[in-house]
This record gives sequence, C-alpha cells and structure tokens, in this order.
Amino acid sequence: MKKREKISDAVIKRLPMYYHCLKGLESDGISKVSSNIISGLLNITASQVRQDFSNFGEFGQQGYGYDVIYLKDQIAAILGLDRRYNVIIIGAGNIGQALAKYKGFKNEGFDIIAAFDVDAKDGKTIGGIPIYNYIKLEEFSQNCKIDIAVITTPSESAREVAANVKRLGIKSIWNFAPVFIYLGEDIAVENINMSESLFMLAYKANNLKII
Amino acid sequence: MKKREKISDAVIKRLPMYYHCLKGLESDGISKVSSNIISGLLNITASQVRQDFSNFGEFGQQGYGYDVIYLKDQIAAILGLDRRYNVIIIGAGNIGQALAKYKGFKNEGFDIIAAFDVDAKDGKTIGGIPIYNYIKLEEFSQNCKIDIAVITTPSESAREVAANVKRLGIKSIWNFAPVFIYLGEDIAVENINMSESLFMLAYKANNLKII
DNA sequence: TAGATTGTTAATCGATTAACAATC
DNA sequence: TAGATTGTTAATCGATTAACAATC
Repeated sequence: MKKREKISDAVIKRLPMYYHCLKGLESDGISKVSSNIISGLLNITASQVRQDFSNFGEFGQQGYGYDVIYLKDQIAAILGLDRRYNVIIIGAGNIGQALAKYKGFKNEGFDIIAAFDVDAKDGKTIGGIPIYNYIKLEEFSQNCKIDIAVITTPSESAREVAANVKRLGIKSIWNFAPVFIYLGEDIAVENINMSESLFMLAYKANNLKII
Repeated sequence: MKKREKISDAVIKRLPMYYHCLKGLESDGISKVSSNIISGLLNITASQVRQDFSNFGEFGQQGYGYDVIYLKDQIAAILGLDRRYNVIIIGAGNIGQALAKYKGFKNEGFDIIAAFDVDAKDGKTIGGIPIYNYIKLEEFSQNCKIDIAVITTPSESAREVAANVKRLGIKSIWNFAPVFIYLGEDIAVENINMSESLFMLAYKANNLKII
C-alpha cells in the first residue's frame, strides 16, 4: 500500500461503481474476480482498477485475484457503508416527498427519520415519516443525532437552510436545490443538479455522431 | 477559433455553470463581464474560462471582455437551449410523479407532454400531464415527435424500457433508475445515479478534515 | 495613447495506461 | 512447477494553468 495521500475525486467517484458491481457478482454467487473481469464489466482498464484499489490497501492475491465478498466489504468500509445514518429531509415539496416515500435507502444504511417544511403542521406523515414545522428543527437536532440533511427546498431558501444546518452541527448535506452549496472544508456537501444534467443531455443529443 | 475537434466532457460539464452564472448576471442588470470576474464567481481560473470558450468561438473583445447577453445566448445555442423539447416520462412512481409536477423545466424549454406507466389507466393526469398505459407508447410516438424520454421505472425494467425507447427512434434518455444505461454512439443518455451520489456523500462525511 | 483583456501557445500538473517484477 | 494476476513503478496522455502577443 502506498502511503495514504489525499485521494482524488476521480477515484472516489468510481468507488460506488465498484461496490455496485461487486454486489451484483455476489448475488450471482460468484466468489472470485480479477481486475480484468471488473474492467470488462465497468468499461474501464484493469490497470485503473488495480491503481484505484491500491490507494486504500492490498485487497487481492497475486495469481488469484480478489475475493468478491471480502473486496465488497472493504469498499463498503471505505465508503462508510458499514454503519447506519440518520437522515432528515428539509422541504416537503415534490422531490422531498418522493424521497421520503422511496424505500430503497434503508437497505443501504440510510434511515430517514423526519421531514421538515415551513408550511407543515405537526402530526402528519409522508410514507410513514413524520413531518414537522421547520421551526422545530433546532429542538429536534438537540434530541436526536442527525447525520445527513437532505435539502429539497426551493432554490431561494436553500443557502439559508444550508447555513442553518451547518450551525446545528450536522456534518453532511445532500442538496437537490438548483444552487451550488459549499460551506467550507468541515462539512460534506453533495449537489445533485438536475437541470445541469438536463442541459448536458440537450448538448449531447444535438452533437450525436452523424445521425 | 481553434479547429473544432471533439470537445472533452470536462468542458461540456462546465457549460451549464457558465449559462447559469450569466443568467444571474443578466438578471442583476450587468451587461459586461470579464473572464476574471466569471472565474471568481465560479471558483475556477480565468485561463480555464477563456480556454473553454475558445473551443466554440471568439465571443469576447480584447480590452473589453464579454457582453453578458450575447455570451449567454451563444452558450445557450451551444447547449441547444435555443429550441424546445418534447419530453415524456416513463414510470409514474415517486420520482416520475415529482418530475411531472415540477414546473421549472418549461421555463428552460422542456415541455413534458405525457407520462406512461404499466399500471396506468388512460384518462388520468398528474400535474396536468396525461398518463397513458405503457402499451400506448409506440402509438403515441408515431403521432408525436418525442425528443427526450425520462426513465423513472424500477431498475429491473429500466434497460428494457431504454432499448424500447431507442427502437422507437427517440434520441435522448434521461435515466433516474439506478442502472447504468449506454446504448451506443447514436443515442444520448444522461444517468442520474442518486445512490452513488449518496455513497460519495457518506465517504466525504467520513473523511472530513480533522473535525 | 495607455490600460485592459482577449485568444492562443507553451509549460505544468495530474490522471490514466502500460509494463513488469513479485509471488501466489 | 507453470500460469495467472497482483501491486507498483514508469510512460503516456489529457486537462489545467501560466504567459504573452494581439488588439480593442
């Protein structure tokens, strides 16, 4: 293992791909895999697969390859998927409600424990998750450890909400508002910008190889 | 203008950022801008801003800078935002419904004209958009030019739906199912993989600078 | 004109790929 | 053992940054 310097974003972006791929192999009952096979499944080079893994440790055996379950567990641990997370949703509009109703996150270790909205009256639920008025967030955060805040407010309020989230000591933000949020090095933010993705799709569609 | 070779993905990813930024400047009533100012707003280098633009043409004037509206229109044209798109949604689950109800896409030139679902009975609507049974898609596509298909089905059916969409001659897919879709060079696909984004957030949160 | 800022060429940096010794 | 495949070092490729002549 090379000495652990800062891992580049390009590498980190591929970790979930590896994890997903290994889960697939596991559920197909395959127990060993080589960098060459992974490279074929993910359409990258075998060299890159080995380089990526070597950033974190030595997970394979020369002449054999990698044990699927062991490697999957190692990558899960690197990603932090070996624990559970308490998640809240801020903004109970269309997207916020859709995420609240989606049941898939629980399987991956993410428990949505509450939603908040400026217009909410207490006592309601969506998809079994309680909704509170946004003014209750501070009190709630004092009683319950929140790992991740999902921001699904309109863009006008997103930055203000994000700043408040940081003030309450929450360390991760998953932002769906079409506003770029960055609050410094001591809080993790992932921005999902759907309209930028849609614009890139328009570009790609208009620049396809000769149709 | 350098001769137009293939533009790298890294450049294309920044175009929506420039567009967004210029719209902001325009709505603030600012009429001229320099690469230096843009670089400050977007946290990239001025050199990169000029390099990026020079892939597509010469949009500025030495000693002056760029005209905000002209530059914005040029970038809109490069992205293909100078026309309108007919969009359908396939899969009327949580995310599909949320997108159908979201009104923001129309402003950018994307008209959601119908939704399809395997369980749908004809005659219903969501957010004013008609829902049809999925078996009607082929007929619909023959009567109406569809530019973009949004796939919000469960992951099990996503690939099959995507193949069908391609068969019907639709040239762009916006995929929200957690499955990587690629159908060759002659159809544009943008994958929004929310769980990968969530995993990256977990990684970042677990690797923050000393807290 | 003098100052400002572009567009482009050259230099640097970082990420990907290739090669191969180590070794299971 | 012979064959396979890792982990790592070196080579290549591509993207970002710096520098500057052109010129408004």
